Amino acid sequence: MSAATTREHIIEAADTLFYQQGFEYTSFSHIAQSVKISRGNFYYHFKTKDQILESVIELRLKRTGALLDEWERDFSNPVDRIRKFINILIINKTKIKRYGCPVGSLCTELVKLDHPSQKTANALFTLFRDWLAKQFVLAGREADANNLALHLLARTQGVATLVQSIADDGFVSSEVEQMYAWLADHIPADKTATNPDPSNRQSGP
Amino acid sequence: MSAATTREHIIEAADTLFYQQGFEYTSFSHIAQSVKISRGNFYYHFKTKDQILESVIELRLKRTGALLDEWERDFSNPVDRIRKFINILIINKTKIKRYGCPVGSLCTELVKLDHPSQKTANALFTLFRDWLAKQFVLAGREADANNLALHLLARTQGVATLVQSIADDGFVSSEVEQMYAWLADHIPADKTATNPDPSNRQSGP
DNA sequence: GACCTTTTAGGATATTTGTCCTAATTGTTA
DNA sequence: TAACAATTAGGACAAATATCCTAAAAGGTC
Repeated sequence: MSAATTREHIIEAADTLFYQQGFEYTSFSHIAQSVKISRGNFYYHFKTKDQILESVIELRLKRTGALLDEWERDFSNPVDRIRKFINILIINKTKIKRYGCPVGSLCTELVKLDHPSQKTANALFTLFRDWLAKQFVLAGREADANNLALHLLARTQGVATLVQSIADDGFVSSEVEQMYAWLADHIPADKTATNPDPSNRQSGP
Repeated sequence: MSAATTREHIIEAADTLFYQQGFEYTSFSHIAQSVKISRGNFYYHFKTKDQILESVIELRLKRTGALLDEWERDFSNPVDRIRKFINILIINKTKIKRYGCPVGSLCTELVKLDHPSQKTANALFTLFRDWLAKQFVLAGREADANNLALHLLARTQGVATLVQSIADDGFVSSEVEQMYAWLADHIPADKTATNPDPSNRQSGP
């Protein structure tokens, strides 16, 4: 197997394990076992655990960026784009319930560990915030676009946290609806979506 | 030193370390070093790490309950009580910024570790939720008191998560103000607070 | 003061961790 | 095919972990 492929497999496995078990708890052996390679081989590709984390964050940044680009292509209306963002809570409900938000839980853990990669991980949040802010600007909220973006980000984070512990599916749906309503309330009437509900786009009949 | 005292010291230190560093990362030695006792002595009081966690959660449950009781005594108006809850974000801003919400971050971690104490830890959330729901009932929102409680809990959790990573003090203040406004919007006019702002109660002139 | 229980210290143990090394095995190129 | 570089396996290593044991110290009781 080529070096690049093995490396990618390692990063992929680490990405999953870091999400499901957390960074601190996941060991070299866990990852090596998951990829089915020896620890020695593992060390050939990554000298330290922190190097894997960096690569995982890099991968997530790349994928998140691609996802946001896709949404921009799929929807011309900024309100529809924002709705698509909110809808992640519905799409990924099952995973979020088990493992939380991949961004939020990683950032929280790295802060507690006072880990050097904190800042890089925070860029995952920044990516979403800046993208959302951009959409709010397009929707005619230049003045407070950044605050609106942060507000929305915080609400999704809160829902993700609670659904892990005490809330249920009904809570998620209810909160998502409230965010849609909030969104409609905060966008000038002439900018409001005319496109169909993005939440029904991907699901077949 | 009496056994009870040493035990309490251990729980106290574990409480702090679990909050600041997380449960998984904190080791027996960390705690023993913090209390300045030997590992052997430590083992006399707690056979396993999980036992300490249980005691820590128990302590937190007790303290949280006492805090909520205190707020009920201090304020006769349910709206004032809820405002007091929201105001935790301001009071504990510095700590939350460094270590997140003690409830949320612990629950999130235990879910990832698939730890047996998950349910007990979740009771910390339930305590807040039920107390908030009770206040909403008193404020005349019998029908959806539970949903309102969850909603508010989620919003505080979201703010706590974001302020750790990318948001700033201004964001916290702004969100708190929005929660106050949301609260006023959702309570029948005749129930609205007449008491002074609880956020200014404790701070001197 | 003698006796007994409670509490503490410090070391022993097996396991796991991250890290590193060397030798074997691949794959590629001449 | 021969020679070389890239990749892999497997073990060695020190450090740290949770756990356990034993003996000393402290505390209280008669």
